[in-house]
Amino acid sequence: MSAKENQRRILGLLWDDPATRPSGTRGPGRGLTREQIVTAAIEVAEAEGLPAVSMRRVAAELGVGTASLYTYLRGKAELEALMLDAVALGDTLPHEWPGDWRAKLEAWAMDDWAAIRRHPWTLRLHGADRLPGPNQLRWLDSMLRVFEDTGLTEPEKLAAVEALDAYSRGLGLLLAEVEAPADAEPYDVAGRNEGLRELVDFSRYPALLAAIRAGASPYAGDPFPFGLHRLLDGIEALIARRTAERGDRAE
Amino acid sequence: MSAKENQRRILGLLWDDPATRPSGTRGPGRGLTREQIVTAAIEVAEAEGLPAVSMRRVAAELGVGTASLYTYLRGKAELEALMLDAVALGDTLPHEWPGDWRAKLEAWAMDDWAAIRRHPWTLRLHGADRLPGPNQLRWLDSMLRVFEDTGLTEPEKLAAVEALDAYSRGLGLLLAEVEAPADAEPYDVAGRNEGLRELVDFSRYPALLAAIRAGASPYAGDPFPFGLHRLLDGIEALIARRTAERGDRAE
DNA sequence: CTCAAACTCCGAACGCCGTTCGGTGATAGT
DNA sequence: ACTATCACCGAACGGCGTTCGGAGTTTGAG
Repeated sequence: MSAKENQRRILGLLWDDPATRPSGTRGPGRGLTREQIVTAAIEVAEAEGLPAVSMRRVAAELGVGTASLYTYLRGKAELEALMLDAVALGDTLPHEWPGDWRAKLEAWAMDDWAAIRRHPWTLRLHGADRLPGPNQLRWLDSMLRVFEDTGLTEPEKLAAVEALDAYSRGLGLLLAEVEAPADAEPYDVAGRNEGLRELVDFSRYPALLAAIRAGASPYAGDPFPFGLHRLLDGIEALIARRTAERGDRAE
Repeated sequence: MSAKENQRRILGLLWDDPATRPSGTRGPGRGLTREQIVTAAIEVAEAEGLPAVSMRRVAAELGVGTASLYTYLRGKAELEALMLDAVALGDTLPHEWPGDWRAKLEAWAMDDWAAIRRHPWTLRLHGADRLPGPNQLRWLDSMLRVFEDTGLTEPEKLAAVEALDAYSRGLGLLLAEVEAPADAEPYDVAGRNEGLRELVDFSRYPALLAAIRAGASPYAGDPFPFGLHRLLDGIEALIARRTAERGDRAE
């Protein structure tokens, strides 16, 4: 199958394209829905981590044979695309938070960050080869609405959205014990750092040593708000510049 | 094996702890080095993508039996940790670039971004459960040195480093066809967007529609410099504030 | 010089994985 | 009543990481 056909197929799946469904009505009714399968897969991922999500495991969870899943899905890649779209949305869309653009973005980002820390398995499913589903487009649309009255150009708005998204996901990856189940004991950062201290001659890393002596600990705290505020400050400065330019022209 | 012992073991491996090596001298000499294995694994990843890196494949590449690798490495996780540390460094460390802190960071970030686009497989190997190797600490030390005269507190410096790193890696993941080999044809973003246009009723996404009508295309361009500049602007504003505070106190 | 300890190497196997094939049996339109 | 159509799924294929135990090689001790 060509890459193009593949794209089209997954798109059809995500968007529930009738063309991808069988036409006739004969034969026994289906015992499952795609939604049930996706829900079961997500439950396994939440409870035991992404590596535990196998076709066999999901089928067993639903009480059906493994091969049956392939009458609902073309393969695991499609299951993953559906899982990703299913969790793409928080309870509140970005533009629905109160306040100005900055308050909305900050509120949404903190909410999103909490979700990322709770469901780190989502981070391993992203990539440009995945196709956006309805929920992902809903989110993107909402983000763009937040920037509506800022005076940014459309490409700038998009880039800002992508920057915020990239920052959250990147930090999640940096900090998350991504493969672990949700109920595993938290990763022992202190122990890791202690082990490092025993083995490593830190005098080779003077700036790092100074930071540690000052009480800072790499990858130990939650640096999310810091970076978020820097990013928002930067965006705010650009918006102020655009607004000033407009003012000039208006005069 | 406890998580603690496991940590300690990987640390020893990364840092070449003699305690992890056999003590006696009997038996035949070793035919390989860990470095050779890591190099071979990286070559496979570069040429055919991360999924092609299997223990069997790496062993075959080196002309040895698969099981032999396990006399050099405890398992694949350790191979991955070594691969990651081996590519952790660009040609130029952040603090070695010319100019002030901002010029250094921008130069390094653009260089790092180019490396990420060239070697996207590295993005799938990160996580807090991975332990930093010597090269990763060298990089961290260098980044902290860049912030030396900025007046930021040590935790702020660390958070800034982590924010920049998170942004680059996060955007890399958003844009990269991560699993693909380096020589694969580039992902057809235009075709993807075209396929979407056929299937999706964009009137449900007015802000997105407006952006597309204005010529913006989601995830199609290279938004890296935009977000980088916003982040650096935000950090610069903070540094200016800290400098002003100092000035106040000095008077 | 002898020989056993210590070590490297690795074929074969175990239990996973995603996926495919072909048969079975239920359903529904003719 | 019959048959086309479909859902279901046991069994198998070729991959994976890893382990086990035996064969072969080197070295140091006696």
